Amino acid sequence: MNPTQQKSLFIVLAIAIIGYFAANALLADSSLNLGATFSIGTLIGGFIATVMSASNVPPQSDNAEVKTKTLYVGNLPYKANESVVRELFSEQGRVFNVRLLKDKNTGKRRGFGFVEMAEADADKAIAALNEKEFQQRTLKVRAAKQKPEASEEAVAS
DNA sequence: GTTGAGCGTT
Repeated sequence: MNPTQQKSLFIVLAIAIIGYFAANALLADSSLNLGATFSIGTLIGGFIATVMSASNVPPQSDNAEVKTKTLYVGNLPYKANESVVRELFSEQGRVFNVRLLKDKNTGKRRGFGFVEMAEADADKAIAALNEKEFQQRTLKVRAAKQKPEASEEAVAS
C-alpha cells in the first residue's frame, strides 16, 4: 500500500465518521437505534467518499499505465550515494526508485543496488550505462533477477 | 579507517 492509497483510505474513514454524525443528527427524532444509525452513517459516508474519490482523482496517483522494470547495478563506488545514481540514470529516462543496498549491521554500502525505471527507458539505460566508466569504476547494469511479477515473457530462440 | 564479486528492502 503506497502513501497515496493510505491517504485515500484515511479520507474514506474520515468522511465515513462525518457521515455517521450527519445521519445521527438527521435521524435524531426517528425511532432508529444506535446500530442502525451507525450503519446508515457509514453507508452515507462511504457513498460520499466514493463519489469524491471518483471525481477527485489526482493524475499522479495512477502510474499503472507505465510498466516498470527493476535494474541491477553493480560495481558501484563505495562513495556513490542514491542521489548520484538517480541522476545518472535520469539521463536515460524517468527513474521511479533507487535502492542502494547497505549492510544491516555496519550500515556501509555494499557497492550495488537496484534502479526501477520504465521498461523502455530501462533497456536504453542498460545499453548506455552498462560497462560505462563511472567515477573510475566500470558499472554493471543488467535486468534484475527477482521478478516483480510473472509475465508472458517467453524465451524465444 | 579497511574491501571489490555479486541480485535485495519497505
